[in-house]
Amino acid sequence: MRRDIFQAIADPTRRAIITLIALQAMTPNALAEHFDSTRQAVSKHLKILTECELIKQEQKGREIYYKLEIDKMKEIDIWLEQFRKIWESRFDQLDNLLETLKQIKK
Amino acid sequence: MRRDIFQAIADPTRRAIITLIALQAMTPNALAEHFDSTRQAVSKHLKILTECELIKQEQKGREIYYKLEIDKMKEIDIWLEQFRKIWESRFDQLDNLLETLKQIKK
DNA sequence: ATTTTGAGAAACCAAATAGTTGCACATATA
DNA sequence: TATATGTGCAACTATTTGGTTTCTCAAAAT
Repeated sequence: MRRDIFQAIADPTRRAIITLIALQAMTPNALAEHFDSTRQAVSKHLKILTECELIKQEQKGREIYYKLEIDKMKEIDIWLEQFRKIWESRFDQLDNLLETLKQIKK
Repeated sequence: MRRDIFQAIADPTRRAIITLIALQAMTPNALAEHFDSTRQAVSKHLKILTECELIKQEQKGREIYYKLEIDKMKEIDIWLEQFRKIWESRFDQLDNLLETLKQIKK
């Protein structure tokens, strides 16, 4: 079973969960209130997110608070880095072009 | 059928395709040589990537070159923005802490 | 002590996914 | 013209996914 961060964020419900708990740790029941599906379905998503270490549990009595492991999100950023280089260089090229046009106008 | 950029990059083969054509436009046959699966399987991935406008076709005779639409990749960056804010503020906090410790030492 | 509440696990199901093979069609090449 | 090549599409298959319902268990509340 593939279980990486890219597969984890592929599902819109899981992305919403991530956004919600980024603001504050939440219990499965509290999370489920934000969605149409059952608490068990949310629990499954939480399991997947836990398996790729995007979130961590924090037991408080019989409640379990899930919190985001923000550092794990950086992995996406790292993968994006190679493309950011490309679009930034394109931007530089555009910048140079504009600069050249300005020179010509003078 | 869900068809967004997050679902597109969930598959490791598709991520590899994206990385390959980021460097230079390629034909399905040329791409398929980099993978274990058939040309048709690669073609299916290209279809999915095309459907969410991550790549564009360029017909050259009977060959079709696929090239990356780098701007579309920025959508991931935009989504990441909200979390980048968090990890950067955490970094600032750590920075402040280190600064405070330095002051105490003096 | 009994009942309610919060949560995970198992069994099941429909739909989506990623792959295959076989086919059709257009464009080069002999 | 006949053949080879590059490609997309359709049909089929096994596996994965996302959801459900039911069950169990532990902690809180009555």
